[in-house]
Amino acid sequence: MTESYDFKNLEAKWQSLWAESREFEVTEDPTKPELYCLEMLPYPSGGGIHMGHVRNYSIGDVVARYKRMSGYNVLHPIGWDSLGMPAENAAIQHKAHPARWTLNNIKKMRAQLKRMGYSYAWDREVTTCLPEYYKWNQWFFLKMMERGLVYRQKGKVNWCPNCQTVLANEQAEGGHCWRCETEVEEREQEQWFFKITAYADRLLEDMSQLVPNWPENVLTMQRNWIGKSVGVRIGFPVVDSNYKVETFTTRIDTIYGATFLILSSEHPLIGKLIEGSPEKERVLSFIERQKSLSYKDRIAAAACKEGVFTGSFAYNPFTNKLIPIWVANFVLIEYGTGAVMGVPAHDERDFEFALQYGLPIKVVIQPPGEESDGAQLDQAYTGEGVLVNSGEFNSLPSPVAIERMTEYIVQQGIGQRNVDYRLMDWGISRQRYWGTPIPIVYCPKCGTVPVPEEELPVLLPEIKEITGTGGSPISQVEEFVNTKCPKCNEPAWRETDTMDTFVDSSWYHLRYTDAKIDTKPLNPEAVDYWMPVDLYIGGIEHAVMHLMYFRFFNKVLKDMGLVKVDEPVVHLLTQGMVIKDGAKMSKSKGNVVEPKELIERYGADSTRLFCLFAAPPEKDLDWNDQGIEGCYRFLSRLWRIANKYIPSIRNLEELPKDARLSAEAKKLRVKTHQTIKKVTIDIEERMHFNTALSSIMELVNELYRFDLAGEINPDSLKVVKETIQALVLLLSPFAPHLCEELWQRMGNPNKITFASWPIYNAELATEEKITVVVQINGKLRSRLTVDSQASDEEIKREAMADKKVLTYLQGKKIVKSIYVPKKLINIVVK
RNA sequence: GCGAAAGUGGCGGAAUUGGUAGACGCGCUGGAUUUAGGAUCCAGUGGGUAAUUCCCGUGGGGGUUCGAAUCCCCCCUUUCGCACCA
Repeated sequence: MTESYDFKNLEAKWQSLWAESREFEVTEDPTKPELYCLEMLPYPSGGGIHMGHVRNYSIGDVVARYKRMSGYNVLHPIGWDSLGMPAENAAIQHKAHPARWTLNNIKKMRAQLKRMGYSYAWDREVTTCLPEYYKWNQWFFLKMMERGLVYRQKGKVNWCPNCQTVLANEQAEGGHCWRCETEVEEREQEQWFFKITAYADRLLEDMSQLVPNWPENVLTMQRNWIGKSVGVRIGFPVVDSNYKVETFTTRIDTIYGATFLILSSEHPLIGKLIEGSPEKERVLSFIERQKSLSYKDRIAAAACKEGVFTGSFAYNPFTNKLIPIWVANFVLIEYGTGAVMGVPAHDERDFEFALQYGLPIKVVIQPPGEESDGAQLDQAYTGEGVLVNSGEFNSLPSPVAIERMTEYIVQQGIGQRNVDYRLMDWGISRQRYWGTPIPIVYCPKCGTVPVPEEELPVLLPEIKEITGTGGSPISQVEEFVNTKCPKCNEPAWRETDTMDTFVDSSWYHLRYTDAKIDTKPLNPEAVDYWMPVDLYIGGIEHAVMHLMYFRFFNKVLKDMGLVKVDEPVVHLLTQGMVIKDGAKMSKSKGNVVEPKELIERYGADSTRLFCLFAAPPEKDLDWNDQGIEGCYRFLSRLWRIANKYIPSIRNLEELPKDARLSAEAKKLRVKTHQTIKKVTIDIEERMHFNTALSSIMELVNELYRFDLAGEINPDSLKVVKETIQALVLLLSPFAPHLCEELWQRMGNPNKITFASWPIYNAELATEEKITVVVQINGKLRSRLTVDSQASDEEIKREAMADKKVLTYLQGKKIVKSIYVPKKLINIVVK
């Protein structure tokens, strides 16, 4: 009777041994190649770790363990992104103390991660909600301020007039307050900003360093997010006034086709334009309607283009003709100048708008080799072409016209060259409790005064009750608000906004390199040793915002001399979502799978395995409950056959490379070496763990087939040993507990953590026979089994002599044949 | 709406560079073992067909090619992001 696979005891045993030996702690060792494997740190929510975490961290752990076995000094840290709204919401909803709630969750989740057997350097844990961490957020804020990268300006917030408080977008979904259903208003409020736009060009240009190690789709999204556009600013003089409507365009070559102007509903000029106009009331009510929508809803509503005429006209500075000025919902104040010239013939949105309101459409660009006019246009032509109806610029191709017209504008002083970005500065102010206090004091005499460095941290005050109403919670704590001006020592008050939590996650990876240093935020030697991060793994949902802020911080820190690298991350892996029954797991849908239950039932190794086996990392993972059972079965299968052979193979010597073997044993040996090759490539080059695992499964199946043949002689047993050894080593990054146990039972005195990754022998991985397929007119008609050493001529000769092939060739004429060496022959016949 | 992806058997997926579609796993079917059930081991399993036969087949439609899941065009569906969720 063989011993059953008792994952519970086995996993507990190895977890405590790893903890005891501080197995995964590392020091900066200049004699070893270093590798920094980083996963996005979790938010310690009340629900504990979820499948998304398990997937993320299982992927990272495979890489960390694999690299350790490949001789790298591996930094693999974890921490807690522990400031943020959920803690505050818990406090509002069930009066949980945010600090206690958060620290409890951390405790729970730490135990869960340990129970998964992840190989973290636990001595480097970072907890962002502790003053020892957020103190340095404040320090960075001050340093950025010194560098002119911080400013205060009015910014929009969602405001609930009933709760008298600012709402997050998710609390204002559908335009109603999450607590009281009151309609949400948009309000302007003074906010702190980081000047990320000052780095727009560098963020854009340095992306070239990220190719090809960042996914192309992430780079594209970032590029589009920055949205650099090169064009001109040009003013349209308003009739009977001194005002000009400033517009920005990248397609100045289309200006002769500008038959109207469109302003955003928040454009400052509107008031003046409609003064005394019969359209005034209609415009005002349109603006009111726009105001009542949140930013997100407004964007959604802009799908249906809507607008009103202001009653005013402007001159088109090129045609000198009068064109009407409109206000419309699809022009945003945030972008460009908040006003655009409407060129319906050559812009889709303008075209749609013009059709809807019967505005003139004038063709000024002709597609190469085509003629078109407004009458027969059924859609806008947005490409480049040759100019027509454009006065002295006629017959110029677009790019030339753009340059000439730009020169003309500059000469005439009616506009300038301009580069515009879609990227906006990073608003970091939050009117919330559970965040980093912004280190600023307002003094009636001295104005806005930064808190001196020596006075950091500005501690988040204790607070009795968070109500979620009445403005920023810490503004109600008098002892906090009332202070003395650091400059003149007179009474002053503190800033009560806290920071966006994206600040915390912008530099935590640097803190991991020395999480204990308390005299400064970072230890330069440690940073230089470990940075850049070699592999960063996290959800695709962070493709733009987090990863943009993360890159921005790195660049600022580089300019401060704190980091040497241009880019923080060499290789990025974005994992897909964990889906069940076709939908994202969520409590409201009731399709949540709890990792806790899986671990209890199947163990950590099986749980890890399924997450890695079910899909490649970048794709969404569709959860199904039976899948994990298959992984559990597979581990049990390996457990049984390994234990069956271990007593008879543990003391065997290594099998020489050129040993003469039976056909069966040879087959197993070839498969073993092929598997080592395949798994190594899959991890190292493709990070496709699902196919790595499937080939490991194939090798186990092969071993069972061999076992069934019942061949027992010393050399065959040595092959079995080679196979089992390879299996245990190859699988150990995926299922570390089971493999540690088998490794030990095979008589290895040291843990598998630092065992050497197996190396395949190319000669032994080569099969003796290969299959070449024969196609007739692209259809598969026959397969040839030939010696792998056979020459191309031999293979071709054999194909032409093949019985099945001959029947297809009868009465036909061979037109040509295509030969793909050692793979395929396609004979084209007529 | 804008930006970015994905779609292959009953299911998750494989096919790495345009060259054997469906590896591996789940499920299902049959067999062995067992007092029985479970577990285990072996075999089969895209659809159609009497067939190891031929035909069809990678969301739908069109195209390029000797050859397309893979490249191009159009359409449909799903997912992610859109700046205060993290």
